[in-house]
Amino acid sequence: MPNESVIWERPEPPERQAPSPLSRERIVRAAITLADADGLDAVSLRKVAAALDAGPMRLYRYVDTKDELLALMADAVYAEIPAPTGSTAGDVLRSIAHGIRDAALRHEWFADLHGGRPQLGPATLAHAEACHAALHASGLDDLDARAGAMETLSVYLVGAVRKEVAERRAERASGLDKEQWQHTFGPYLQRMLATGHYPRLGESVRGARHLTASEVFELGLDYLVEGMASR
Amino acid sequence: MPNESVIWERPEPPERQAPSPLSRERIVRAAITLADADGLDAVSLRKVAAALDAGPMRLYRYVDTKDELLALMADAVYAEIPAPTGSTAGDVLRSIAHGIRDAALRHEWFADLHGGRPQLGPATLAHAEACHAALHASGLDDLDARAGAMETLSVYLVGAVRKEVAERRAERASGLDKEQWQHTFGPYLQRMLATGHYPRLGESVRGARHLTASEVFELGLDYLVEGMASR
DNA sequence: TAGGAGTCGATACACTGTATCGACAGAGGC
DNA sequence: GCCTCTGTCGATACAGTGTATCGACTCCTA
Repeated sequence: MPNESVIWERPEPPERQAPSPLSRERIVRAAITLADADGLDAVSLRKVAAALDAGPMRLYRYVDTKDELLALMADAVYAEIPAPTGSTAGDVLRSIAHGIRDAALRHEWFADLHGGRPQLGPATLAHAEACHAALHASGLDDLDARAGAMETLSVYLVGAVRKEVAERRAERASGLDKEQWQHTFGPYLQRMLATGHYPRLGESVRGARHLTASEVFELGLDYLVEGMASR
Repeated sequence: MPNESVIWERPEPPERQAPSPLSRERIVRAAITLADADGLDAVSLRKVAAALDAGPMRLYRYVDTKDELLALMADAVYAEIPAPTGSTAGDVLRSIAHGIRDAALRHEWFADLHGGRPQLGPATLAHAEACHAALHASGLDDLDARAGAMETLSVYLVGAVRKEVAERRAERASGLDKEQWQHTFGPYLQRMLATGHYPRLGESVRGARHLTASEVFELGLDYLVEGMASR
């Protein structure tokens, strides 16, 4: 029983549909569009494929695994980052930091990928090369010092980007349900502090100037750069 | 037609089974056991419930959402961290850092949660209190300086823990498929460097002493602490 | 023109988080 | 003591996921 209908009712097969032409680049672009709009959770192979007018399995010709797609997305973010500038090593380091930060704020999902698995994509390598070159040109030519500076800065950036994005998301979420946030968590914290179990913490929350994520970003960057300089 | 079989065949209903008693603590412990063994992906409500001899929906009496369960798990990690010690502010900061690092290496999945969403659980608050108290006792009593130090350190730690765990995972993965790793990525990197497109990077990879993740951790921590001290 | 090889992607599977709602236990009125 | 009502609980079901499989189809070769 090869078919459940008679030929008169059965539609003609689609003429080997000139299929929407695919490419890794197109796929990654579609995935990034989805992620920018609705976060990394909105990136499913099915949705990406649908955005490209294709079936899910079609993507597997271009990518072996969803993780590979995510790796391509992360690499594409590195491709957006301009080469760092600056004449002193400190300026170069700050420029690197801001390049990554700006990219991550354009693509918040990047924070979820960043530092997760070691990435070796071409754009990532090119970015690393540009950083090393700029540091070299700034006079930081001891190889060990340069590597140490890059490594520690990159570690710091993983955390900084993650925290700043987390704060933005919390803010935005509380913008949507501002009422819910303010009626639940704000008072919750106040109540916890009011118990008196957290005197030093409370003192700090109430007394210290509240730092935004971007102020913390700069402050930590300053500490790091100054710490490196003091060697 | 209340039943599709006659009474003789129909099994007796289970006697309102004295159900395995549950509690948030028990649930969180089961989830942590799963996560420690097989990573965060292995934590599904079904598996946690099964480990407790219950149906999935039973957990929803104790937790509204899977995210809440993850938040409880993260808070439980903070509960394990001993209060920081040290007489100078620098020593206290290092002690805080190592406390978090050690906990994260015991529970690698913590790196995936850490810094993701702002956590306000009781153990997290208690940990923060202990940190502030220790810093206060060490003489760092300017509130703004203390808050700045805590914030920037905590940002650094998010990245440091994430990177170190990522390296461990990569190592372990390559330990299992060491052959695969060495035959794929190692040579891949060599080939990329051999193209000559990444001269400064290659110079660094070949010439600089290779730092392990834990060395990077200490180095960045030193930079940070020294940078703070130089204010 | 017939046959064989290789590609492609629809179907299917095992699994996820969680909404729904029927079945049940216990309380309260007669 | 029985019967209804009420509120709780968790099995079932749903909509979604990533991806293995394998039949159908195209295209190349003879």
